[in-house]
Amino acid sequence: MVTVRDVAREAGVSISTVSRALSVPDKVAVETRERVVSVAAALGYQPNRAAAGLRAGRTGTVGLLVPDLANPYFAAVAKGVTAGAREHALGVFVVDSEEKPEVEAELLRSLAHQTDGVILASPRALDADLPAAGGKPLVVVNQGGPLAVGTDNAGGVALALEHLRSLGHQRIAYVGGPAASWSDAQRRAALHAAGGAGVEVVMLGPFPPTVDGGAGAADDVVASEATAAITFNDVVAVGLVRAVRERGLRVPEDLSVVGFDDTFLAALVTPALTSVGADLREVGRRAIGLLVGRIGARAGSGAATRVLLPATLAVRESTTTPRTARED
Amino acid sequence: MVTVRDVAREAGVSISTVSRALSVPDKVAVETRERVVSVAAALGYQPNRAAAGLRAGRTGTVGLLVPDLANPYFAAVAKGVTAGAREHALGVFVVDSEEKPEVEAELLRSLAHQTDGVILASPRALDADLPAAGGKPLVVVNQGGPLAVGTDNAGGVALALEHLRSLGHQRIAYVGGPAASWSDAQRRAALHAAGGAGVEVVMLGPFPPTVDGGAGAADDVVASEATAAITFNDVVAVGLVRAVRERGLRVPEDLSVVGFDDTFLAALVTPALTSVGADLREVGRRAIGLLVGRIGARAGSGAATRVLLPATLAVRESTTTPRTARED
DNA sequence: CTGAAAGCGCTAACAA
DNA sequence: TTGTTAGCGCTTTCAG
Repeated sequence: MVTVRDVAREAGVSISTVSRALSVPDKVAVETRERVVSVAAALGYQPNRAAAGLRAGRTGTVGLLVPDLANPYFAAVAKGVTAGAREHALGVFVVDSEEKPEVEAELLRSLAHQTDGVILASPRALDADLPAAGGKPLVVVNQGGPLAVGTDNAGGVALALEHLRSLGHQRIAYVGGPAASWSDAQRRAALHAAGGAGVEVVMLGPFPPTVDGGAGAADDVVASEATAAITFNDVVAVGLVRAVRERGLRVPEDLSVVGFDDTFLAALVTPALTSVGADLREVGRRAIGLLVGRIGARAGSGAATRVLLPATLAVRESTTTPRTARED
Repeated sequence: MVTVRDVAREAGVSISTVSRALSVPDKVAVETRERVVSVAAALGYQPNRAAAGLRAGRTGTVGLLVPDLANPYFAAVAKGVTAGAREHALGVFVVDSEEKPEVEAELLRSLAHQTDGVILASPRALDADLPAAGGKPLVVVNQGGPLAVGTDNAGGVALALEHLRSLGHQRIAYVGGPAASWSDAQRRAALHAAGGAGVEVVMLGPFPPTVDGGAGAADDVVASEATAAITFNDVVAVGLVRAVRERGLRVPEDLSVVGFDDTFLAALVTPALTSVGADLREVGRRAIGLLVGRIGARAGSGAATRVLLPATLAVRESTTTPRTARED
């Protein structure tokens, strides 16, 4: 292993000069710096992050805690986080809580200890988590917190409603997700607020955020006499479409469906789903940005910072004019 | 921050006893050990991995390098890796090479330096990678190497062929993936070897591993007069199904389609895809197992070890008896 | 079985 | 501008 001592000897300087030349270039004479840098490169020197962190009090790594890495939603966020971290020369420790709230705080505790800060995506037990961070900066994705990144759920709901309204829909069902979901609560609130303004919104659920959950909502949706449904996510939409078709109805002719999240799934199914989404990688990148901004700042300093990313609407095949509005 | 010194003082022992009590329990008197352990717990002591690694020469972390974390295939493998690492009390540094071969070796170099070993999933430039690992244990997923974990592509091909043959198909097209793909090469070899034994196999491609790639293969598939197609992966299968239907053919009645990878996508599309798969999380878990086995062993020691996980076949709606074999 | 002491590789005062 | 030195928190000889 090549260490600062090797580089120092070869370059004819002291180890501190090597350290400075590599991490605080301004404090070293140009000539010296260039020599050190080239020697370091020639020897293939790679600084040891653990040692640097030990001394400097910063580890040069951040933690990322997700409920399920195999979920495309979190996978996309994770990709944004790793990309953002790379730009800041940070390492990323990734941990998966397997959707278990009781595991979450424990993992967070050990993660916080080994890193300069943690990004907590869609926490399942935020109250227990906050103290577990042990004073380290904590950026929360998709939920409230002093440092938070989220997508504009209210804006997304507005986009979906406006799209459906412009097609002529007047009675719209919302197929809600798990009761504990923060996003779901935000969307319900936005839908509630929008109700009456030209559309009636029928709230259904909660339903599990799965294909079966969507299928299980079909009877309620049909009974609601809505001409369009907005679902908690794309997977639920797929289940709803499937079950509704089994009842002899057509999508979108008899029922328009709008999904949420705009995962790649939305474009692949038949009919392709109109879906509300957001740039998930940007969510990850912004989370890193927030974290980097707070790392190094005095602990507890700084005001709460919340980043809200705009929602998008991808219009595909699953929405159209309601039958009642057509001339037939 | 609680350190060994705090625990030592509180427990009335020296710091070395604390260290031993926690990491080499056998070398400490039961009574002493219990006292130390309970004090450590009471104080909320968490060992500093960086410091431990610095001294011991092991970091307690492994690296995971994937081409694309947002790809469900790698997300599943990554989930298995993090789960396996947790069982061994290892941290996981995750890095995404964004499918860029030239970035891969560079990332691997820095990753290898900060970890006890690296798992390299589906390398895009393995030859450049091997030296970059710098002597650290390197487990390769889905490609050859001294330490390798993969799925049984030949077995998967055999399962698909046997399934189609039993349905009565005699002429089968393979919609191949990228020329650089190792899995694709293995499958082609297996198909080639199987050709003539009761079935004719028509090799097509290479095609990009995307929906458009699958759609672009439709004409070739139709022209091949095959009654069934096996595709490089599920996404390609979706594209193929879509394009074939646009040409007025039905799936599976006019063309049976078998996908590869058995991602969750396969069960969600219409028709649900029959697909060859494997337990991807197990791939990740086995990779960790291999790595742990090699870490601590003398560098370069030990024979090459390759783990081959069995392929599975999930039969769904996209395959059926060919028209030519039916009484019509 | 336990303690004292020597560093792992690096950075950050403090001197020069 | 550069060098010397003192550790960061921990593990691991080496004594006792």
